[in-house]
Amino acid sequence: MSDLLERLRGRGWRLTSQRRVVAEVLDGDHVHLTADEVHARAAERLPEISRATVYNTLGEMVLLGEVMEVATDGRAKRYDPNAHRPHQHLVCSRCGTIRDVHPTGDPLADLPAQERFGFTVAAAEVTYRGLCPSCS
Amino acid sequence: MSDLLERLRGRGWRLTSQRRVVAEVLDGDHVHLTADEVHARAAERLPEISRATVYNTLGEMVLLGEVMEVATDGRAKRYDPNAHRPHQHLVCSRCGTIRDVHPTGDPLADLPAQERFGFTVAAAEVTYRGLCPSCS
DNA sequence: TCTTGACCTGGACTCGGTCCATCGTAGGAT
DNA sequence: ATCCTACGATGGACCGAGTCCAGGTCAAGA
Repeated sequence: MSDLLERLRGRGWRLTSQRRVVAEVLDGDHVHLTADEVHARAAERLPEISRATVYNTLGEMVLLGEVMEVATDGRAKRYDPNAHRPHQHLVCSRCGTIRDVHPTGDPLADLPAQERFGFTVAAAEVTYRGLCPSCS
Repeated sequence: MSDLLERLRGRGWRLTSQRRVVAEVLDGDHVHLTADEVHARAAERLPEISRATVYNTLGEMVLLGEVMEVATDGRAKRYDPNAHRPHQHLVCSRCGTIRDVHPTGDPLADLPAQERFGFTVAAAEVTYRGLCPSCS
C-alpha cells in the first residue's frame, strides 16, 4: 500500500497527512470498510480529518484503480483495497460479513453473444449470498 | 401478475386499490423501475397514493418472492417483477439501462468447497457491466 | 349495516453521500 | 530557509433514498 502513495505522487498528487492516513487504514487483505468506518479509524490517528476528505480520497483511489467499490446491499458502499487480484465476494445475508473468494471459470465466457444485445461487455461481478458459520 | 393479487389475498392480505395499482405498474417483462418511478406511474392512476405505501407494498412483494430487488449501482434499488425465471443483469455503465440475461452454466458450481469458508451458500448474483449500443 | 383491525397518509426523520465557500499547506521557486 | 500559490482540507448545508409514526380510512367478515 505504501507504493500507492508513490503512485499518487507520480500523478502529481500532493502527499498530505490525510491521504497517508486513509491509505494506511485501508492497508491489508480482506478489508471491506465503509467510508464512515474508514473515517472513524483515520480519526483515531488524525482527529480533525473530515468526512468530505475521506470521501474525496477514497474516490481518487477508486479512479486510480487502487481500490474497488463494493455495493453488496442497498446500504453503504464498502472499499476493498485488494483491487489487483481479480476476485468475487461472498456475503452473509444476516450479518453482512464479506469474504473475498476466487471462483473457477470465467463468468464472461458464460454470456453468449445473442444474450449481449449489442452491449460491449467489459466485466462481470459475482456476489455469492448465504449464511456465515456463526449465523447459520 | 393478476394472480399475484390472488396470492396476496390467500395470505389474508387486504386487496386495496393501492396494492392493485402497484401490481399493475410492475406488470410486464424487462421492467426495472425504481420505487420513485413506481410511485410516479401509480400516481397517474391514483393521485393520492403515498410514497410510504409504495415502499411498503414493494417490500411485501419482495418478501412474497414475487418481485426481486436489484441494486446495480449505489443509487436507488430497482424492482424486477420477473422473479420466477432465474436470470442475471446486464447494465450499461454510462446510462444505467438494465437488460435481463440468461448466462449458461451455474455460478454456484464454480465456487469450490474450500472457497466457501464454512458458509451455507444459497445464491449467486451476476452483474455484467459494459456499454449499451447507443452509449458505445 | 356495523365493526374493527389492517392499511394508508403525509410529514418528520435517518442515513449515506455530495457540494461549496473558505482556510491551510505541500512543495516548487528563489 | 523562506515565500508563493494552487491544490487540498474543512465543516456545515444540502440532497436523494428510504424509514417511521400518529392519526385517519376502509375492506371485508359478522
